[in-house]
Amino acid sequence: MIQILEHAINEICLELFSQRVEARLTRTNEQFGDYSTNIALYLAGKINKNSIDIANQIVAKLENHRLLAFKPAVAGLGFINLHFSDQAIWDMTKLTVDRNLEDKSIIVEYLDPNPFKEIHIGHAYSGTIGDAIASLFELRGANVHRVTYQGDVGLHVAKALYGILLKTDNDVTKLSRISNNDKSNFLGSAYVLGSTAYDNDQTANKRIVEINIKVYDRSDKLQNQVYEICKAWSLEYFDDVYKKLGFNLFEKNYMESEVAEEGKQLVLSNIKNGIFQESEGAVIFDGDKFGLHKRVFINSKGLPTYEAKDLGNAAKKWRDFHYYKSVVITGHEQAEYFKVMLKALEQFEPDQAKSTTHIAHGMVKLSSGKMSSRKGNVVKALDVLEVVKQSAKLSADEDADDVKINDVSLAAMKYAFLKNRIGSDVAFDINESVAVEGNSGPYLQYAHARARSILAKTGDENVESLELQPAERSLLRKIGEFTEVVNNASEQLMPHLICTYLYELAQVFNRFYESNRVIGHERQALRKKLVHCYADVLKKGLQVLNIPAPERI
RNA sequence: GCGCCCGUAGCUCAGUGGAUUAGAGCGUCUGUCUUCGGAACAGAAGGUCGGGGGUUCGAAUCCCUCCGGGCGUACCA
Repeated sequence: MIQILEHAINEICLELFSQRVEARLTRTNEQFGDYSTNIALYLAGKINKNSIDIANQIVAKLENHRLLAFKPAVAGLGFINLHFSDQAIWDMTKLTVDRNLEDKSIIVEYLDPNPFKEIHIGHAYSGTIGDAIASLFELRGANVHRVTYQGDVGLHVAKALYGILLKTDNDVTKLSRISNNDKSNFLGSAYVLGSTAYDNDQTANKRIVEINIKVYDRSDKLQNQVYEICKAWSLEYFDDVYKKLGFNLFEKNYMESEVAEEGKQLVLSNIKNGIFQESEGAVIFDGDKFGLHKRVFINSKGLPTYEAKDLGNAAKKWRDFHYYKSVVITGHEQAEYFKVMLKALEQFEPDQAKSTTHIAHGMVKLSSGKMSSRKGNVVKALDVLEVVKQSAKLSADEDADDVKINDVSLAAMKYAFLKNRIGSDVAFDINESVAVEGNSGPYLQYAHARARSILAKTGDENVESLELQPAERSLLRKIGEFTEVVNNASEQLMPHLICTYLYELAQVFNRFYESNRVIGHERQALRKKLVHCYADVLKKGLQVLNIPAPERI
């Protein structure tokens, strides 16, 4: 509908002023109309004429367009405002999201935990936005593959193994005495032990480097046993965390150990042609040539670094999915690294590199009470969820069961992550996030449940006239924005746009509801239809964000 | 030093070329209501949009410069 009108305006501009333009109709303040365009102001500069005259000429041509019940109007310096008919406003609620990615294969990689280490609050953040971005692609018809990439080889593993071997006195059987609940804590503390020793103790440092070599070549039987047992613990623990956080399942878990060798070979085979160079015993990519940094791809011990492994990972993903687009979501500390890696990839696999997008997000900063992050203190995702749950219990009804508490807690946490634009750091304040008022996940859940309960009071009814009163029209106008918002959010990969919209929508509804009776009013049938549209949009919106939207709370 | 990101109300953030008056939540203050689930609604106070310069009919938004913060800057991921 909007595109038709934009096209019509473009045609008019071509006819009247011989100017090829791309007019954009944007939502405007309700006092001015439904949509507006600044095309006349733009043209005024181009053809040196008065913008109001231009606007008037365009409007004269546009006036009889079949979609408009009211006259388009010229306002201010030459804005053209369009007022739609009630029918057009109703029609807008039936629009569907552009499925312009129909059947396209899109691979989304996020969360990327490291076996032998904990899943901390930053992983929960990455997981939440990754899951939402994947859902946005799905809504547009894409064939989405959610994957995660796990660092099961490398120095951090060696550090953890050093700690484990020390804690168990090199006795594998001692591992079997550790209870299920203690496993992740045990691994976490072993890693801290190894990591500290690596930095402060030269003997330990040498030993860890040796362990790392054996992680790759698997030449040590005892070490292999410990590795397999503890890696399996880690993977079980990860699955448990994903489930508790309500994430969609990963279709595939890529392992660094599976791609390390291929990555290394890719680098080695591209030395002769000059893409990679040997330098000080290592193999590097000279990013300086492209305004980036030099980075080591194979270290002087002959082991592939994260860089080389990621090249192998890219190759494997390409083979597995022949993706149309590959999206990788990580913290922004890897932004520069990613540019170098992609530039290197572009030298020998330009198609892969060009269809890969890196999204960099900020860090999570906890800012209240006991959970505030201290230096070197890893804040575990499940611990945060637990605190949120305790807090949610306090503000819930006495009869609220665990399922409801869980739904509310997940909504609180995920919404707090999603409502900000991706990129800068996120201040996560537990008290604020679990607050039942204001711009929060629970507020939206409540708004949804409340609307459903209104609808449940009476049966279905036929609506005789769709003519709208002003307050009804305002509400329906807002409901009709949904599709547009989702299109924008998915094109720009910005889930926060949906959060902002849903919150505004709920506010508009609450204002309407405060002064307009639904049940028992003479316009009950029509108003119930409005409530129904509203509740459906809230539900769809929350679903895209992977936030539960229960019928009752 | 160089590169990337950021700086908007006391706090946390939207707004990234357009609308007389820059928006929202929290917090503070004042109201509404014998509730269609009040987790609501109405209102007030609170801003040199980090500073300065430029481009434009129009700048929080684009460009330059300075200040402040974060991240990165070869064998971690």
